[in-house]
Amino acid sequence: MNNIYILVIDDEPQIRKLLQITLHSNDYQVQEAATAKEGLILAANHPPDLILLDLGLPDEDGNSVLKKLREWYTKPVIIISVQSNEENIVNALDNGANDYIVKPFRTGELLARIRSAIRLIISEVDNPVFHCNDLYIDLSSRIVKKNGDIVKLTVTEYTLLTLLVKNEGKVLTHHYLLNEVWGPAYVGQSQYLRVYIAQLRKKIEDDPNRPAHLITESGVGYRFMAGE
Amino acid sequence: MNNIYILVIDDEPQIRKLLQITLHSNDYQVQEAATAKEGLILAANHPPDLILLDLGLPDEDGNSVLKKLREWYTKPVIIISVQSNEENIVNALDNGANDYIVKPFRTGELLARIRSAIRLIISEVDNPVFHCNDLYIDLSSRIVKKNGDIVKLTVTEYTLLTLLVKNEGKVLTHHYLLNEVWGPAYVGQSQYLRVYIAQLRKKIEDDPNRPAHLITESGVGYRFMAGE
DNA sequence: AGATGCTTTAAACAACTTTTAAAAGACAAA
DNA sequence: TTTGTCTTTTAAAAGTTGTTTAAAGCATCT
Repeated sequence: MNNIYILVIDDEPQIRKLLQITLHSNDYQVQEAATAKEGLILAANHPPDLILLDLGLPDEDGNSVLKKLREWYTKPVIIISVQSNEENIVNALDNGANDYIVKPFRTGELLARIRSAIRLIISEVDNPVFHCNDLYIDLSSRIVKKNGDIVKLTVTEYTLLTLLVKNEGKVLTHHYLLNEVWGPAYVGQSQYLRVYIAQLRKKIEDDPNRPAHLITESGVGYRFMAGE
Repeated sequence: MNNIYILVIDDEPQIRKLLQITLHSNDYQVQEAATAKEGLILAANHPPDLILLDLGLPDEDGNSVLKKLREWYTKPVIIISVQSNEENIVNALDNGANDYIVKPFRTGELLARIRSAIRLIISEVDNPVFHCNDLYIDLSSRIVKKNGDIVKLTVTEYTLLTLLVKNEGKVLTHHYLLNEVWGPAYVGQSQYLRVYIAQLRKKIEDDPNRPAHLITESGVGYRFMAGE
């Protein structure tokens, strides 16, 4: 599950069913709306990462829905419509649609166009920030803070720490860590790990002698714990 | 003239002519390339705001051209191709294309899709003024003040500073900065960066020896910090 | 041509990071 | 308790990257 949430606004139950199944099996979270009204409410309540909008809704013109969405909604909107005439396509795109797909559509192409649209906002979608009591790690800005103060880490220290944090709670073996951080040629050199774990503890642990986050699993590897 | 520059890479002279006339009459600046090689060189020399790329070039596979472009080029690429089978479309989109239009295309739709793609890069320029304790930067009128006094910056210095300021807090890698400021041919030349960072520090830091804004991330790049 | 301002190149030095080695601590098994 | 294994910590050497300065190279304007 990649945590990307797509809202489908379409009045045809078969299309909704098809999209629901297709999108869900591609690890998107999906919500459905059968009318413009319902769609606008759902979008406002829990803004999706992408909207698939049918232009032929029973209660309101699709371009009008699009304009209302664009008053506040900035993420991608892909139009799905039976209308294939140029005027409709140009109108929808100029009203703020990111793409326009004609029904019946090929699901592979639809999925590819969704991926393409999502690439645009990917930095906002997975804003990978880790937070616990005393530690704050922003993976996209490359910032590590301890009790509010920025901690300076070298490239190796940062790589090692983020690997452990991304697998919070799991034990990562010496073998795995050495391979990921230093490369396959170093998988016997556990002393590198020990030196760097010691350095990290000095920088991010309140009491480096009794580490709360960077836990040793003797004979196996290390584990990152968020703490209570 | 809206100053938006589009590069057309297509081997068919009639298509190039058609695009040239259509785009030019819609106030875009246009440059043409008939081969992949020529296109890649033109793109690198003067990065366009958008690229229209034909997949059926005589000297190189279109997807290969696309991949090479995407190693450094971040603005929209729209594919124009006679191939309408799903596999081609999915491949191109997954290789980083923003849109895929099948030949023969309707010019009105093409223009609308170009406008839609360009909206993506226009919206990035919406934060025209940056302000903190001692620094004032007006990105739209190109004015930088330090403690109220206007600082004179050269074009390169200004480009570098604004890039960093627009991404305040984030680490920008050497690779990224060199590519954006000097172009893809310079991505190994870190000494340029060092010289220019030193110059900027002399101009905007209170104490250039202990920089408060332009922070070095050793082995990675530089970061602009607003300060408290 | 000369003056001016900006960019590029080169080089010396400084700062920082990684590697290596070694001493000492912790812990479990005999 | 002793022994051996694994771990922690420190610190110096080796290596890498960053800073700064200044001069050479370019382009532009007068």
